[in-house]
Amino acid sequence: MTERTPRKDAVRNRAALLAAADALFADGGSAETVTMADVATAAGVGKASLFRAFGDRTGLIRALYAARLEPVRQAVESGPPPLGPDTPAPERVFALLDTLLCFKLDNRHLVLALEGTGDDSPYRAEHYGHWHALLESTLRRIPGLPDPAFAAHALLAATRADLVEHLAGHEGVPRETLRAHLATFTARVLSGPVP
Amino acid sequence: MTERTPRKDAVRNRAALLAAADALFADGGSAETVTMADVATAAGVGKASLFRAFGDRTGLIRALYAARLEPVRQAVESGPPPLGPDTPAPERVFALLDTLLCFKLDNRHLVLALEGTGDDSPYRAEHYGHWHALLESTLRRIPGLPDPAFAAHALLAATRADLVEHLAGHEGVPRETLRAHLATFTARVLSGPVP
DNA sequence: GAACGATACGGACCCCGGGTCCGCTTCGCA
DNA sequence: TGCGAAGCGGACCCGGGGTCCGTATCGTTC
Repeated sequence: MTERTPRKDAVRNRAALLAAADALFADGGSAETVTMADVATAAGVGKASLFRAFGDRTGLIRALYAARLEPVRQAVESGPPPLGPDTPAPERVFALLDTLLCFKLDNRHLVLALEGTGDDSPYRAEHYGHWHALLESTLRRIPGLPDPAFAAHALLAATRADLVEHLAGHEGVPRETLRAHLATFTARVLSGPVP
Repeated sequence: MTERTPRKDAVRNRAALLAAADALFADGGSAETVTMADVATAAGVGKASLFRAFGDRTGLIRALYAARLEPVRQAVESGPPPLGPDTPAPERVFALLDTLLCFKLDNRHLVLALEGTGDDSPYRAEHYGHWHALLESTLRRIPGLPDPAFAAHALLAATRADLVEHLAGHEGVPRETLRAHLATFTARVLSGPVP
């Protein structure tokens, strides 16, 4: 392996940077007003250390994102129903989308920052491929549902971070209302057309 | 009025800038590699003239966008069925979404540039509000369809420019396939659940 | 615990792109 | 043909992402 145990000041700095970045993204309201120099300063660290630890801005945001997403990922991969693998297809579709919606509601600033990185479309990110593959394979188990790949894209699009932000943040739609709307919409898609 | 007839070199430059920007956005493949200085140079004009004519980058892209969208807007507002106002609700929903999809397919570079402006979410743009209001009011005429406002958002999300770009550009889904998938998906949403 | 290579630090620095300023040119009206 | 004013253009500014290199720290070895 080319692995090399990092020095302990490095891991300490990395943790401080993650914490500072998290706080700044959460506080500042809208993202993109937080600069890399801000993060480094808030963590009491030089800019170079920030870039050494995370590569670039996208790397930093991805690291934050991954840390927040980790429990969700575990619950989906090996947790109990209705999120885990041992769930009937329709219930799992609802659970997946609801979980994703709640995650985005709880981490709006982060997800917005990640999707708004600008350099590449969010569809290139590996985590999108992950969610899409999972949702598509689940949809495929539902009899009579055509084009599961497209349906997965379309349903995921309904939970896009900026749409969620617009509805919850700007229009003030309450959390439970939003969840109910998404569930109702999903139900429409899952149940076939009237004969 | 505070209107003042602009000098003719001004209108000539404005046209040259629009043409140059259009060509550059179309050629360059991916957006964001086109800089404002590029546009000015390609039009044989100074940077200041570019900013004087359009205010800022977003203004330029919006001007291009509005020009391209104008015929579509007219067809929707006062054209014949199935796009115009004299269309039964379900058919019009299909026509609206299909038109929007085709528009985004034909103007991928532009719409990507507009949505990727980064400074504000695409949901703040006035044209989004326009499309949403129209689609929502049409959906409202369909009996038994709950949450027309949310459904309108979700259906519009399925035609997001970066999703379209991902499917058509990156995954190579043919145009007609994409249109068919969107229509099928829409049909699922419009028709009620099986009793 | 002293010495030394490797690893990490940090802030000065570079680059690039959006946006502005100001001396000069051109228009268009009389 | 002359003279304001509208318009021009490129040099300039600024802010933010990303890098360089001399210096400090780690941790391992004797």
